[in-house]
Amino acid sequence: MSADPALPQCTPGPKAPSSRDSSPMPEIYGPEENYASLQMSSVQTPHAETVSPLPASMDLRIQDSPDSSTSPRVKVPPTSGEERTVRKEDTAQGKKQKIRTVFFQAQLYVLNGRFQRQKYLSLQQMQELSNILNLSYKQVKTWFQNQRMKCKRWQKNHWPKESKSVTQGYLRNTSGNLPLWSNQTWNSQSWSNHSWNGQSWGNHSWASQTWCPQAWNNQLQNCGEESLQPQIQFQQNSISDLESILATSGESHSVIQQSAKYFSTQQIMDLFPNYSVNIEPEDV
DNA sequence: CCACCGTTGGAC
DNA sequence: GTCCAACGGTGG
Repeated sequence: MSADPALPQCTPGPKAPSSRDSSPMPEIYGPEENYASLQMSSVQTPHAETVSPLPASMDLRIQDSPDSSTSPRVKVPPTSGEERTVRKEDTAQGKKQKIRTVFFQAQLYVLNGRFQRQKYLSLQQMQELSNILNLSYKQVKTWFQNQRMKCKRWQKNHWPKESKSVTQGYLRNTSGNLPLWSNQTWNSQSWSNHSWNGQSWGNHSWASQTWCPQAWNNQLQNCGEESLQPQIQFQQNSISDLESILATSGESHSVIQQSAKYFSTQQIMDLFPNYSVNIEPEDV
């Protein structure tokens, strides 16, 4: 039962980005030229420690190849799709340059949306998502990881110890995408799971839902946190919206088209399996 | 190989 | 000072 009392929305939100938004549109990414080129170099190590600035605009890569997933620590170049990539040239000491990528709001929106539905994505799903968002698999993976941690943390702070048996409220898993085997009782640290080599979703039980059931149902209220600010008002419409987002965020045409392509087709269903949205495969 | 988790370091 | 993507280490 239960829908739960007042489940908080995972949102600490001490700081709201408010009027910042992502702004501008980076005129990045080159046309297919780069695309192709980069595609070729799939996994290339940024030996660029001293390499030229290689504008972030240069890398438009679609990380659909398992390479990234297969590769251990793929020093994947920042890839594209981000608002800005900061490349700090580090000395040739062998120190890695830390690159901080700021995702587009649109990207965050999609990521958050997905996260709300699924805490864990399969390798393939991640790849698909990364494709659409024009991020690397690694980035998507990292984002999800960070998000999980964030939520977990938030939850820890806001949830007493009752979580001992939070069997979670249920979202609406109408589709079979969400692991319904959630029988595990979350024990404060039971999230563990392992080996799901792209297929064994086994334990990700709570993967589909956990703390912010209701809030999530609400749509993308803000479990994911900030990214789902009120700025983006379109709650749920059709693909057009998604498209818009991406466009607004400053995605390149190719990307938009790509996204549109994906979103407009069944892919969207694939990507947003349980989206309560009325997605009609016709709007394009 | 993966996820988890603490840390780092850049952006705000 | 905070936020957060990305790193690095650890354990399975």
